[in-house]
Amino acid sequence: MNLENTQVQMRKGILEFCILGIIARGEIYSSDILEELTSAKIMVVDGTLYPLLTRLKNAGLVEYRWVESDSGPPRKYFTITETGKTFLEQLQLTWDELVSSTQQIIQKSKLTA
Amino acid sequence: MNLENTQVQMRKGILEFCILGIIARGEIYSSDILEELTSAKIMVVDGTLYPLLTRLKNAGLVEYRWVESDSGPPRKYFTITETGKTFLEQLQLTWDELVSSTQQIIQKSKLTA
DNA sequence: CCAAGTACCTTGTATAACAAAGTACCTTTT
DNA sequence: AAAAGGTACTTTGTTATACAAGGTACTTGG
Repeated sequence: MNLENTQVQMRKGILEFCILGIIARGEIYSSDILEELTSAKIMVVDGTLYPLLTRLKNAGLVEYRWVESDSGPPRKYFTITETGKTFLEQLQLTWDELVSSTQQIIQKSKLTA
Repeated sequence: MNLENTQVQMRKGILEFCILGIIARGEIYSSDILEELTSAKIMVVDGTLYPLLTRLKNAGLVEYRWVESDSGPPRKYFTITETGKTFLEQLQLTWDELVSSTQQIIQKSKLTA
């Protein structure tokens, strides 16, 4: 049990939430999703992202269409479905509760300056 | 991929953080830890808690001593170590960053009333 | 035609939580 | 003191996810 591993574990499980959230903002393809996640300091490799997107698609939470690219192979552009929106809302509730729970448990003695 | 499973996945990885946080507040034993978690709406079964406590102990983050009980078998009372305190502080930082990241990604359009 | 770059996909491994069953100890009841 | 019940702790098998690493396929440029 080292810190890095625990940090990885912490991140697990919110990826689905974050990625669904990103797609909910508008049509987007994998590389740009990766960029969004990276800029939010949530590191993911493509070998993680692609299977996750496939899962979301198979669950009917997102859809995609092929779009030709000016510089390279075609891309899968994803959009969220109505089912996906409902799902995301519930994930948001779960997440908020979880954040609230940890705040309840972890009593912060320091005030933010 | 159903909601319940995703919710379970979300909770994974923060258990260690929460449990270490609970122990950091003072000496406590398993059943009372379970109660604390339950009251914070973080459901865990004992089959999950005990191995986790063993992991924390083997990592030197917590210690325990046996304490006789008035009504039943002896209990393992846990306390946090100095190493554990340092570890917890870093987990807190990671968690805060994660919460901040999700807020950055998930744009809440609704104002809290 | 071949090299390089981009996009997507697959396989094997590690970790953690859960369900369910089990062991051991202590108290109460008979 | 033997049986029954409750509490505390433990173990085993299953499932799910992320990662590392490697692979396939398409496009462009030399």
